[in-house]
Amino acid sequence: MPETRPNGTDLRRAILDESRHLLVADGYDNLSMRKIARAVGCSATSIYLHFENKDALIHALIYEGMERLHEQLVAASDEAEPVARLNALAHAYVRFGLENPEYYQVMFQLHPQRMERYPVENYRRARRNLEIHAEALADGVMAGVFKVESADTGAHVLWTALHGLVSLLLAERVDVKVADEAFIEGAVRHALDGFRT
Amino acid sequence: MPETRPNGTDLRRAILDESRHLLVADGYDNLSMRKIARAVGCSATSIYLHFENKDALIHALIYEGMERLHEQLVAASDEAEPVARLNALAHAYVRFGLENPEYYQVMFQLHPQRMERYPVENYRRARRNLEIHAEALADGVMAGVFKVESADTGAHVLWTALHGLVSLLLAERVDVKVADEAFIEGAVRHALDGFRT
Amino acid sequence: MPETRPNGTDLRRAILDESRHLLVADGYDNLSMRKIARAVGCSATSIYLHFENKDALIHALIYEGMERLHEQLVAASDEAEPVARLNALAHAYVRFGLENPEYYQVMFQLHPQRMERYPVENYRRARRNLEIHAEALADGVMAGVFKVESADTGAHVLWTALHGLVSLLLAERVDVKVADEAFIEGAVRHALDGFRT
Amino acid sequence: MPETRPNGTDLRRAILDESRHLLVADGYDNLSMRKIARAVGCSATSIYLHFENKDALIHALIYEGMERLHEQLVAASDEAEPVARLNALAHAYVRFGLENPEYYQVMFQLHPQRMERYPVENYRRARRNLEIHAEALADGVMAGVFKVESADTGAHVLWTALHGLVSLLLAERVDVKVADEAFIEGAVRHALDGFRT
DNA sequence: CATGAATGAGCATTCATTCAT
DNA sequence: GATGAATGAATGCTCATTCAT
Repeated sequence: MPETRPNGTDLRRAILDESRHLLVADGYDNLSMRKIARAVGCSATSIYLHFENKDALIHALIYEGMERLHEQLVAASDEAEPVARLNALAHAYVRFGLENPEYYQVMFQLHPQRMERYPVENYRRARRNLEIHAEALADGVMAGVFKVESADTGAHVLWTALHGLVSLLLAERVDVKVADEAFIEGAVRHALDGFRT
Repeated sequence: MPETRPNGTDLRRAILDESRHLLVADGYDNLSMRKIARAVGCSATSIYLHFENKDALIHALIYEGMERLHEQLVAASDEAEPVARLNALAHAYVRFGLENPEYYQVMFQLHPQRMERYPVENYRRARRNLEIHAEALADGVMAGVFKVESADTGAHVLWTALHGLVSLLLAERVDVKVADEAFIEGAVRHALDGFRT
Repeated sequence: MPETRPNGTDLRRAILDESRHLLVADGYDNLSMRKIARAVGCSATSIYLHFENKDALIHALIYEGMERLHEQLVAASDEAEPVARLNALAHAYVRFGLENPEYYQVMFQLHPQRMERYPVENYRRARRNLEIHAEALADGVMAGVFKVESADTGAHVLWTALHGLVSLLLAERVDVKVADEAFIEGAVRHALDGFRT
Repeated sequence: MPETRPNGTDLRRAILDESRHLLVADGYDNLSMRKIARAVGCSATSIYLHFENKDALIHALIYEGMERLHEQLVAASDEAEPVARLNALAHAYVRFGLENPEYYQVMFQLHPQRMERYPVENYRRARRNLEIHAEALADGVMAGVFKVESADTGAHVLWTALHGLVSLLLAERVDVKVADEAFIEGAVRHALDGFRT
């Protein structure tokens, strides 16, 4: 019985996992219910027992992605000192994006019209990740090392910079004569410097 | 005689225009030759008289977008003073993105795998737009008002920040309790401040 | 419940049958998945549930044809005496071709470029049918009634003659003032006489 | 002016020539009006000035093929002695088929239903080629070296054998362990031996 | 004599989804 | 829970042909 899926294993779990793998391997546009089913080893119909439709599956994937990102951000924010913490957070965000390119696409690059039915819960998860940055900023303001109008706005501003960095790197649009590592380092520093007092 | 289009109107022009509109309405993945044809009021086959294939059509769109952006950047760079000039350029870039979401999407948010046949001319056009920013940075360095490792790298760093800003705004992911105008103003300033001496 | 086909009928069977009929009615080049679907009374998509693609459908047809031909050749080769046996085989081959023009076309008149993915199993089936003739020839050589360089080569030579006969008859290119039956009889005898000692 | 087609050159001629070349290069199924036009350097529409439709063009091609074959048969029949002459004719026929595979296909392997409008003149040309063989047979009968029921029927019988040989060779269906040359030699001799007294 | 523009019909194939079992 | 069979709609693209000029 370990032949296919181990008996009693959560099929929903398996579907999500395989979807993620296929996403990374083939990209969002090549993710089809049939392919997922084939990879999981169940029928396409069975997927519908666990997810209302493809959108719902994608949303679940996004949810998971947000969770993962959250975990990595939390892991990166053990530093007490606000400057070091924000720096760690920023790098963790960028690293997550570069290491999970297709995830990143689904989470942040899918277009709004597709997201009509985007579930509230996902919005919440997304905000939570922003708030981690906002907290670091706020702490820094209190400690006198950062200066921002509002922590929330500041977090968004930081996000736009980091998101732009990840997006262009993933799209292979950056062909600067500088090693990727160094470029990332520089861009992140640039994004953070603006907050320093 | 053509049904809808006035006699003698350039069909190629109409195709490009409708494609652009459909792009923002339905998203890239939902852009099909048939839908374009329907919108234009011609047969799907006719599109192939003006564009070798779908890719070529997209590339033409990108080309046009790059041209337009270029025009607006040039128009914005009449300022002599480097700081003011770079500021004007950054705002022009963001304005272009927000005012031409259709163009922006195909120009900067399409994925590299789709770009296999991406024509060299378009690469050149894209670089040209970066170089305008690089020049302003270089001028600023000479004038002692900017400090960057390299003008080219600096231009890329700036681009990532601006691109992130445009992308998230277009995706309606920024729900900060701040007027868009003010938010944009703040984010651009943030992006530029990092270069100041 | 299916409209036309009786409930429980094998759709795969129906597809193969209709394909065969359409083949002789419209020719190979005009055989399309849609036409087959229309003839069968199912959707084009359904065909893909039973055959991976058009090629696979054609190969299945060829496989069946080879099987049928084999059966008829076996049935015709019960004669012990080699001359009579080879004569029976030749006539069986010709009869098969004339009675199953649809099969014959795909089996022997398709072009090699189309056969790129020709499955090995079909090659085997084709050879098996040649070997039946080769055996009769070999037996005749042993019995001293036939004379051939090699049984295999002889079988191929015989095949070319019979294939030419069937092909031209099916193409209605033979307009000799002789009854078909008599013409066939003569042509087959002519093909066999060359082997006699 | 020798740039494109030399001024004053028969466009009809050029179309036929290019069609023939494309036929040989790409095969019948890939022969399209547009491709011919591109190869000739004229518009697709222009072809219709010289040929009613694609069928008519094909028929003209067949006509030319029959002429060519005729020329080669005539050239091969200068031998006075009937046996040698028929042998030369048979080899000339086979050679023509093998050297002009796509021509051969169009001339002899196109299916009858496509030939509904097959022009009478082409039938005549086809018959003329058969008659050359019939004459050799008749001469041989008079000379006492051949024995046939009727020269016409005999020519057809010979044709079926030769056509089968060419067809299977072109389809690469003959994988006998014998050099092609030798196989052909053997098959032709086999086809002719049946007529010897 | 020649053409550019245009078209409707057709192609193989893939997709998300449904439904009876 | 799970499935096999089925489907309508859609995709990019090619074709032979027509028509106004």
